[in-house]
Amino acid sequence: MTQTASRKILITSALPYANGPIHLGHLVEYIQTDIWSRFQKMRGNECYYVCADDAHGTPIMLRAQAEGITPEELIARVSEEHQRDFAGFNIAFDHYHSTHSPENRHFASYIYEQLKAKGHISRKTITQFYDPEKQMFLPDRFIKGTCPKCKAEDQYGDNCEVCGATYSPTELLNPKSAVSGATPVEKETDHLFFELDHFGDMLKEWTHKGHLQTQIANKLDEWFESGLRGWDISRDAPYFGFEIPGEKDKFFYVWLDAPVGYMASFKAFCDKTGVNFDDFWKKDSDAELYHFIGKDIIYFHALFWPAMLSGADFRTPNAIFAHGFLTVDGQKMSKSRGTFIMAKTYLDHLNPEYLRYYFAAKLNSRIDDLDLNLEDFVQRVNSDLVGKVVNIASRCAGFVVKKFDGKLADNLSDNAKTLYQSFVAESEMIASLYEKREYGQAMREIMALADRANEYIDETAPWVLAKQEGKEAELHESVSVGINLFRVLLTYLAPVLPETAEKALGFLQLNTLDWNAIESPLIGHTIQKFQPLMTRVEMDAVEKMIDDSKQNMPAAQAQAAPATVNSDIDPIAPEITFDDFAKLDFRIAKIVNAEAVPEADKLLKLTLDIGLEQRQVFAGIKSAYQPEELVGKLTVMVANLAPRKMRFGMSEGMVLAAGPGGKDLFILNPDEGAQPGMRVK
RNA sequence: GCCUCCUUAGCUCAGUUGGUUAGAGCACCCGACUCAUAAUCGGUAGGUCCUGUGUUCAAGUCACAGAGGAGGCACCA
Repeated sequence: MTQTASRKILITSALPYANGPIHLGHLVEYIQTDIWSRFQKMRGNECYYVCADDAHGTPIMLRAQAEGITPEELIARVSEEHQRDFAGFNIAFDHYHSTHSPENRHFASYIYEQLKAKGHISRKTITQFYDPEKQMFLPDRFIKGTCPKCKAEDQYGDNCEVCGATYSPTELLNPKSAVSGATPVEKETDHLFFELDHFGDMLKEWTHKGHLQTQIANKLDEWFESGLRGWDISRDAPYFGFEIPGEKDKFFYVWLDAPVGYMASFKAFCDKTGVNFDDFWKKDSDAELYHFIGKDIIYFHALFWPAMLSGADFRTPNAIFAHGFLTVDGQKMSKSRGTFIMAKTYLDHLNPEYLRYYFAAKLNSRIDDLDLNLEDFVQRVNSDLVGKVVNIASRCAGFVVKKFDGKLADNLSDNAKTLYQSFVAESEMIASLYEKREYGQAMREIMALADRANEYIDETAPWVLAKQEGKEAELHESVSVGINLFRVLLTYLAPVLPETAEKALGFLQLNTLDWNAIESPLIGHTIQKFQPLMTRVEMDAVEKMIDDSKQNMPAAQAQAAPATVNSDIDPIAPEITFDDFAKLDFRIAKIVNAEAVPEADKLLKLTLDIGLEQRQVFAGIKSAYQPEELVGKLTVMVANLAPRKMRFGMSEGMVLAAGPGGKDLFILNPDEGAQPGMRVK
């Protein structure tokens, strides 16, 4: 695109949450961003890539509690793990920070105060239950009591499962805290809201000015239609985050200070290097600002964030680049299939360059999901990278070193020059594909060039020339052109394969693979003996990685010391007494009938025989079981659960199942001999 | 049930504002070659462009309906 004046560019990836490890799904984004960042730098632009850990919020507070450490200790440890994983994949941040930092406190507070001063923050007083023992406000679902309508006991704070009434928790009779069991007291609390609708016009205009992919702009139109409501940005103590200035015991909601982390990280970078922060963030900045994100967090980046920035008189982003989710072999990543692959597990078995290339080969500028097909992965990496590209150097270098002392030809024929120039002529086209984030297309163009290079070598047949007297000059030209074409290809691939490019520099005896350096070929230049720049991927290694992922998952990791945290295991619930336990009446149940509820996505209607009687139970396991396969099976149900009226009928109990959801749901099976109706104790 | 997106060769994907016989890479098969990490080169074969209806002189492309998949909402004791 612009190749004259150097552009100033600041880019970010979304901040990974500091309560769990990086996995391959995360890496789609970091690899996509890193490629873009490296590309911009190669083109001579002033480009900075910053990121940070997203370190606040209730889940972090609870996880730290569960591990018996402070939140600060938790996020320090996770930050180290994250950065180690990113480094392993050659993600080259200019700075990596944390949202739990002085810079972030400063900007979050500053933006808030600006918004407040301009009347964009409102305060609404809400009466909420408060747990005097735990000293915390209780969300509705953490309160239980007696239904004011039908007097059913032990009902949640927002509706009654027995009669279906809805009410506010303050209407409950005899309310109790579900956290401590204490009787909650009513207490007034102020919530702070960011009045998003003040920015309705600004946002409607902004979202249609080319800052967003069209698919996303359309999605936002739906949100506009349903109306912009105030955004609740405060959370009451206890909360791990920043206290809101001028308030007591009120904290910024984690999503308020998360995107501010982009600024904070860049500020820390500026303080370290002397780069001018305001050049990039002041209102009329001519620098470019881009956020790479996943499609799941569009709301925050395309609505709240531009509104916040604009309200606080900062510049807004040039663009939000959203990408899709990662699937493995066509399905969602799954722990039981071993396709929920952690960054570290991958690195234990495979070269990061493989994955960078594979993702690049499949990435485009849209928000489509990306599939990692493991067999395709192996074939593609081997044939493209090893068979085509690296092979060019491998098959020419031997001649150059043995026959010509490692020195390339001093001059080239017109034919050779023409061929070389035809490779260079693709430079701007490939650059514009990178610029547009059409990496897949770029990879195809580059591989087409690699094919042409191999054809050239085949046509000139250096191995034949080498055996003929008087053909030294032709031989020298053939292999010198081969090496030069290889250099061009590696230049084009350098944003994707930084480590391989680095090795190639050593081989080619060059200091730089700048984009423009290929304008003229290497003439009379000495290169080194060739050493394999990349080895083939073995399917064995991939399989071992999958096995590892299976094993590392549920049980193994829980006991493997807190050093490797599995964020997907729920913490142990608060202790209960035996009496509490004895209240639960579990029964062996025989599934005598099962049918899908057509109007519901997740529900199966089960008829359960528990000896004395039959029960109708709705279970949210449609995604994991076919009705037919359940009929006749024994399982375990909660028999004394209050019946619940659902849209599709009464549910008279609950079957027990484990797992995160989707296909990974597993109902319980009693051992052989159990009979319907037996009590489980 | 509502909304969005996806569906082109065995696999991964291209197909410009609708315009001739729908393309590529990989895999497969045949042949060539041996410099190279069993790499490379040439060639053959392989398609109901998810289905149906419609608009049009002309539909992979546009519209509508449907199927399958993904995601979101509702619901999920």
